Amino acid sequence: MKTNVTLPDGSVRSYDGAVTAMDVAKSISEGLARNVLSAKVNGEVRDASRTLPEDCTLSLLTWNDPEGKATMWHSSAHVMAEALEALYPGTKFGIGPAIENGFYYDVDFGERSISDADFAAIEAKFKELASKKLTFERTAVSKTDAIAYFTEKDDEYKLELIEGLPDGEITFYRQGNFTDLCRGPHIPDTSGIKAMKVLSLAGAYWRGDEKRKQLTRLYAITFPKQKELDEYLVMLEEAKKRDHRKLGKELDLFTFSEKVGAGLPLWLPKGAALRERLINFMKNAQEKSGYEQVATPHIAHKNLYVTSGHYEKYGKDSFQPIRTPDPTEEFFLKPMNCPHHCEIYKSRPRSYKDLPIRYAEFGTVYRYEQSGELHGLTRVRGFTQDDAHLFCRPDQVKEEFMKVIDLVLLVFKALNFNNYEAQISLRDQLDRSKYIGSEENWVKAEQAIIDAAAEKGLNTFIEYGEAAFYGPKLDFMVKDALGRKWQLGTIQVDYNLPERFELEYVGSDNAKHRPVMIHRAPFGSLERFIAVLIEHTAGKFPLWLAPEQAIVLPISDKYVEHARVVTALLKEHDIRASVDERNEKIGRKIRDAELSKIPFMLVLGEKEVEANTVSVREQAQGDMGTMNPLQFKELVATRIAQQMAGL
RNA sequence: GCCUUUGUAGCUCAGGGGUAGAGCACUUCCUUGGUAAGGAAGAGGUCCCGGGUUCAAUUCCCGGCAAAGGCUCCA
Repeated sequence: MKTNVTLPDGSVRSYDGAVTAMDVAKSISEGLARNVLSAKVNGEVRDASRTLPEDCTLSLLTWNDPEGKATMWHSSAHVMAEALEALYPGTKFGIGPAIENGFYYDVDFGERSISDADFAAIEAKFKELASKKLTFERTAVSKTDAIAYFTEKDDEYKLELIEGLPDGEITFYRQGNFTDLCRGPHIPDTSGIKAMKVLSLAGAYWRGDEKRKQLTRLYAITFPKQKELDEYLVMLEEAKKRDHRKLGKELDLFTFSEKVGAGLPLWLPKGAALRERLINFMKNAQEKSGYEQVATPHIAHKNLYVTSGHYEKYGKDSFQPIRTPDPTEEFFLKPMNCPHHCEIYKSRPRSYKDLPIRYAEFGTVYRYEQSGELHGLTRVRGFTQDDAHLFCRPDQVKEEFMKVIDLVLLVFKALNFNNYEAQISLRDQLDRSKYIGSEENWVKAEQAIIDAAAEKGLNTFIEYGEAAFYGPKLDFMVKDALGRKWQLGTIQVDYNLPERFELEYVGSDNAKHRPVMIHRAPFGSLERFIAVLIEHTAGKFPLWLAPEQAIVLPISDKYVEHARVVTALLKEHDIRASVDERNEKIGRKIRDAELSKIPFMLVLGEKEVEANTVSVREQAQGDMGTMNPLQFKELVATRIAQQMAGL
């Protein structure tokens, strides 16, 4: 018997008899073998120690592969469980999966309560266990034996999990003194886990059900090198420093008031200026690509949402009706702009020659988010979308998508989001019953999205079953400066609303046809977008967007008058500038300007007044030397032009 | 919405059954200083809101509201 293994580079290796993925790794290099955490065999991630099928494709997974990391973290969860059992006998275990950054284990400590004071002990025990080079031993067990084992252990959680599993597919993994119900896979042994940190502790309901018992969830993370853990912890600190809620306060961008209400942000002058600038940027870009601005009221008659279907779906769970003196009448705060735009479309008959029609509106919408969900600016109850609805013919979907993609990429470029990918959400491949709209249109639209993304050279991945019931979509995910993922722009095809609102156009055949509607919002919501932007830039906004671009710092009172003249000149040239007129030393003024992240500081004293120059200092960079105010204006213009080059 | 924790000056926070403090910010005065914090004095609080216990509550208890973390949800 021979085992033929196809490696990711396409090469095929043949082995005599049965081999494991680890054997293959060893045959390639000892170094590789040391680093292998698990193996992807014919697309399925498995233990590296399992025997390979006779013919297979094989990827050896290491710390550099997301699946390799997940394997190590999942194994780490088992080791943490062993540590917990050793430290706190009688602990019962729920589930302990790997997550995006590390892993957690949901446990029931019984009467005992654990706090972050106990983390050090858990970490110490964990390291002690991991250093023993424990191996993970996989055994298949019958359902009866599995139940017997956990009945003996008195762990009702594992028993409940076993209940849901088919006999014959149950496996246990054992390392050291700990045996867990687990599908696997696991790393070969624990010697590669060199650093571990318990990150936090939280309550979590068993199986996410609030009616059931609350378990203690311990979040933790492990790394193959202490240095990597240290870097990760530094990154977490940095993320805390960049928290938009903290920076929003420090930079005077926005605030909240209990009197106004939870989830209803108040924009301060600097934050409002930021919003305005983003809005103008988008309006400009949209005008160039054929959009028309429309405006609609903040409330609408109940009938509008009955027609759109939102009333039935969200009516009871959202803000309640607004009453009028007429007891039969009900109005609602608008949760969406699209129904209004549909009515604008319907305001007169449309010809195929009119399409596509693109209505844009920076519409503020209100949704009653659950109180526990509110979070800074990223989850609010009133927010403004850079919304637009495109009404087009089915054959125009692809081109419209391409144009919207251009708009989204323009935003990313202007704001330095250089790392992004796009998710194409299509129908469930098997179950198509939950989708509305004709098969023909779906096929056309799905293909249009795939083609448009490909033609634009987007880095995409397809998710089946992620489409909305009313149409497929394309979502943009950006990675910020700290490597965190955010979903920003979104483009969605909608067959539902045109149907419900009975939208029509007259075709060249003189017959009535139904248009396709596309929802799109490059920013998504301004609130959320600004939150992401604050965290991405750490409050140091691109020059074109900065609420204040320059601050003039007179060395002493004697030069304040001259500083005002210079500032007025800069303002005339559309530079946002002000004077620090405080009776403070220059060092202090510079420090405060640095902390407010104003891009340029213009120091001005006796020498500058005489020569009619300013001494320019760039935020976080330092002294740039002297120049006259007009040269400074050019510097700003050049910098902005560089940023916007090619847009 | 659910669980846990928190709520004291504009901000960050200390304190504690007997009417409240620090640092920064603010005001005034001194200082006129050349690239990340000059000095002094002063002003500033419904201790989140409502109820209860108590001779006395900002402090203890209960209920609300808000925030943080997590769970669930998200047009």
